Amino acid sequence: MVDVSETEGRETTSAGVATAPMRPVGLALLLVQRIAEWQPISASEVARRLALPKATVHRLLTALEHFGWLERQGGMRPLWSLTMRPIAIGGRAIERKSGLRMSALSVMDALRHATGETVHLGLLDGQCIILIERLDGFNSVNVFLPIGTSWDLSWSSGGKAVLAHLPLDQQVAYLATPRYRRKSETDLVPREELAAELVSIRDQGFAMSVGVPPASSSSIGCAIFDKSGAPFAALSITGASDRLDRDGLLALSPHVTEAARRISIGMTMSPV
Amino acid sequence: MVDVSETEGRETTSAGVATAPMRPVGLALLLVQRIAEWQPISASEVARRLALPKATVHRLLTALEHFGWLERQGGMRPLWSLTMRPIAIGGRAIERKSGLRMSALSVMDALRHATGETVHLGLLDGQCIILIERLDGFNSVNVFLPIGTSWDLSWSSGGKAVLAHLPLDQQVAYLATPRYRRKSETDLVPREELAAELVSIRDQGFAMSVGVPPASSSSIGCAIFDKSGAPFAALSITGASDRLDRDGLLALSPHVTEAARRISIGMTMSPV
DNA sequence: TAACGTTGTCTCATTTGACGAGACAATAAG
DNA sequence: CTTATTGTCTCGTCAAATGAGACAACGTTA
Repeated sequence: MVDVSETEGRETTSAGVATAPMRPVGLALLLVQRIAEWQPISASEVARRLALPKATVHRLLTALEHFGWLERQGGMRPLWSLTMRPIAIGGRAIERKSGLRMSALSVMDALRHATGETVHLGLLDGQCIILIERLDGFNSVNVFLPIGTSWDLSWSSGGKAVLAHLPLDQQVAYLATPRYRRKSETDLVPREELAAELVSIRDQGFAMSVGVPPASSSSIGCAIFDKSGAPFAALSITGASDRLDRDGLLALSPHVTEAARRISIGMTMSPV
Repeated sequence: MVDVSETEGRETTSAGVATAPMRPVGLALLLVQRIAEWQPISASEVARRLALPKATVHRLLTALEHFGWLERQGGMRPLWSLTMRPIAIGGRAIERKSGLRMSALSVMDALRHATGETVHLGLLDGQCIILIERLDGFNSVNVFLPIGTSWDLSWSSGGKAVLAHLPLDQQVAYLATPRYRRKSETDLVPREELAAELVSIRDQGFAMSVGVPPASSSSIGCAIFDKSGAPFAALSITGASDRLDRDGLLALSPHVTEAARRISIGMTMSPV
């Protein structure tokens, strides 16, 4: 009996698989998740990394193939990878999840034309923010964040803006959980420093990040609020940091603030 | 015993759930898929639509909630919807699925600057093409296709370009399967007409669509080939049809053709 | 107010099917 | 050739999914 308790350093807690009920379902979902990161990968390798019996993994893989979520490439030593199904589901889900994307698009496009820079829209998800829409600016950029990218809250201006407007107990909870280091770069800011920054962000209504790797970009972001007044999304403007220094970002602050306010109002008026 | 054979008019075949092996897994995945479309929805309503026992659905829903794929909003009469997990998985999957997106981005951006219009990158998936990347043009548009959008092959210029370069047996298979009408618009083109168009597309190397609803837009697209010479993706340029008539599209054809060729070459050189 | 329909949740006896060790042939590596 | 590793399959054991039904809480209608 394997208990995949998942103490690995993931960004999203993976809610104990392999606990009593519906174990095969949990294992199948875990496989989908991991193969999304490991693909293409062989069956034995999956079994080894998850410390599961070969037979169990093989049975699950063929089942997932049969259901159209996984596919194998290569003949006798097949490598497994995801099909497009999760992507299609994710896209459709965003659409129906909240009126947010649709109601935000016009405002985002106006913001894009007013500033010429790339506009990002992210959704709060636990202690991360997930990019759900992106309108590209007019300058060539060497890095385009893909839709679905997930960032720790303190790692983007928009995330910090949301965090700063969260209820205090949630801020405390966030600061209490140990943060993971960033992919390849400088360490995280000390707790006290971040806490102080959150206070000022809350006061001025927007957050900034300058010279963030990779391909040092800078951004300024604001929180978006639902009808109950809780922050649940973020709007931000991003550009290369050699073009957008601190003063450049500050000059954009009225635009972002106003745009985020309009989206929040739109959310308040819409029927949900 | 319920056999959800799914003869409903879906665009993606849903590969018989509820056949012998791993039934709970299949049901769980089916639930995820349907709730992505129906959210927010009550448990009883799900049971009714799928013709499944209330108890079974309830058990699966709570399990999926426990695994972090579903969440309920509302207290005593909860409504169910997806979490962000499928979206995050989809985003990560695109990244690792093939070098396509990464190697295409620079070419796409160049194409965007050369033409000023929106550039789309789609991936072949069965008889559909799924949008995996989009670089926005410089004009304001009233409709932005969300990443993950799935189109029938004959419904976009890029899709037609891919279809035209597919092996003949697959083209025949495509033409043989009954097509579903489009969401709200004009009926599909007759088989013969489409077959004739495919021949000319194959000759000239690109496909066009003019005045496609919604918000009549026009596009021109080319197929992208993998190292074995099989078409597996599409590159297209899209704009409002009042700005891009047939002549305007034709003027863009050298750009798209060249860009698609470069991406194909890049795919050939990359290690996969 | 009262009767009714619907909801989410839970229990339980039945029996289906997941489990995982092991065997096997085929391939890749040394 | 030898050796390790791969994907695939079988099978006895037993854990757990199943689905009908009961139940209370809630919303609706008379």
